[in-house]
Amino acid sequence: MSLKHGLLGLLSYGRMTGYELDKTFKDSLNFFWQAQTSQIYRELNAMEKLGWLTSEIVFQTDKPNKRQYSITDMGKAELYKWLDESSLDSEFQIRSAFLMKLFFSGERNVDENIIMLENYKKRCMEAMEALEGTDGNIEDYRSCASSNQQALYWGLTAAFGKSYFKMCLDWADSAIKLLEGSL
Amino acid sequence: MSLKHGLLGLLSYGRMTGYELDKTFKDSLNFFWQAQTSQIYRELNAMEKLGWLTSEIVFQTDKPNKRQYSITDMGKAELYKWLDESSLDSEFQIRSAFLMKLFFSGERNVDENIIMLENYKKRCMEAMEALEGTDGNIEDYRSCASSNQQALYWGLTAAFGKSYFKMCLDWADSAIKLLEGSL
DNA sequence: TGGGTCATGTAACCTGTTACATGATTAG
DNA sequence: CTAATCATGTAACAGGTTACATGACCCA
Repeated sequence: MSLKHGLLGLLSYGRMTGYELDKTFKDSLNFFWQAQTSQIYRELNAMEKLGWLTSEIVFQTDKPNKRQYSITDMGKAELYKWLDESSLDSEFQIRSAFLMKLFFSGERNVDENIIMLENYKKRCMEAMEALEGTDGNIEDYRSCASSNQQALYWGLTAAFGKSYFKMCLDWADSAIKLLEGSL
Repeated sequence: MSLKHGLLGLLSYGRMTGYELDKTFKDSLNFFWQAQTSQIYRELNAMEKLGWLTSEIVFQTDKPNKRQYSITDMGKAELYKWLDESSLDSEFQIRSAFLMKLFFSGERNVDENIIMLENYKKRCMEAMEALEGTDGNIEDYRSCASSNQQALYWGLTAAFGKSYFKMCLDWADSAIKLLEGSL
């Protein structure tokens, strides 16, 4: 149940609308968790029913009205409970459709598999660049005195991402060499 | 839709029962894809309805009867179609509840976070050992002449796993150092 | 006048998780 | 006698994906 907790976490920094949460989510948490806009609205609804959030409508004249969510004490308690829980196995597991495909690629000819790995490298490089693009955001955020601590942990997750994609690139290089050698 | 394709892939090596698929899955694909036993039985059912598999009951006297699944031509076509499809974004993405927790750990005190990271390291080491345990399986498999190709790709995924957990350990070490420095 | 941003959702469907149920045989 | 292995599932629920729907305002 991490999407709910991710949203709670963001709302613990301050009240936001679904639209703002969606954007913030995609700007910061997206590389390690993905959520559809529609899913975010659904979860906000569910969490309000659980009493973790309250909402009120903000009227605007130049733009559409919006619904602003605030975390409740119950919501904060739930967030801290989740943070303190010792993690489950499932929180450490990888799921990779790419590796699944590779696993069964013995049937295909080696050239195609090399192309697939080249494509994989390209994606990893793009992901790495996207992560480097958020470095600026983290720095801006850090300069806010109250957010110094948060920025530290944000930075740690970004560092993870960079090491991860670097590792993927190195692995793909050695995999390509191995396959080329098997020709 | 990777579980279906993973099962198709295993069945392309030969007919198997749900029980055998479950075990084979957990011995080989498990580090990059997890599936509950109940889910495997459900998917087998669904795939038979789709015409990708057929099944027949094998009667046994000393053990319970069992239902053996075979891949059909339609199933093979579906498997190859999936292998040839250029991969979607979703096949490259990470999802990590652990990183989500870390992201929001600025609220907690640093000691607790260091403990969390130590625990993370322990899990990574266990996962790495589990992967090294499958090396033997891969070798046994490779010696089967017809499986030489498959073993190569299985080996590549295992190599990914080892690099991954190694990277996680190194990252966690540097994260711990950073946090200790911030005390 | 066409595309981007702001803004919020519903419905249907697919996939994954958890809990439960059953029962025979075999090895220690 | 007790635990493991063999063997197959159902039901309910939670979470994720895809497609669709609406409409105003602003900038080029």
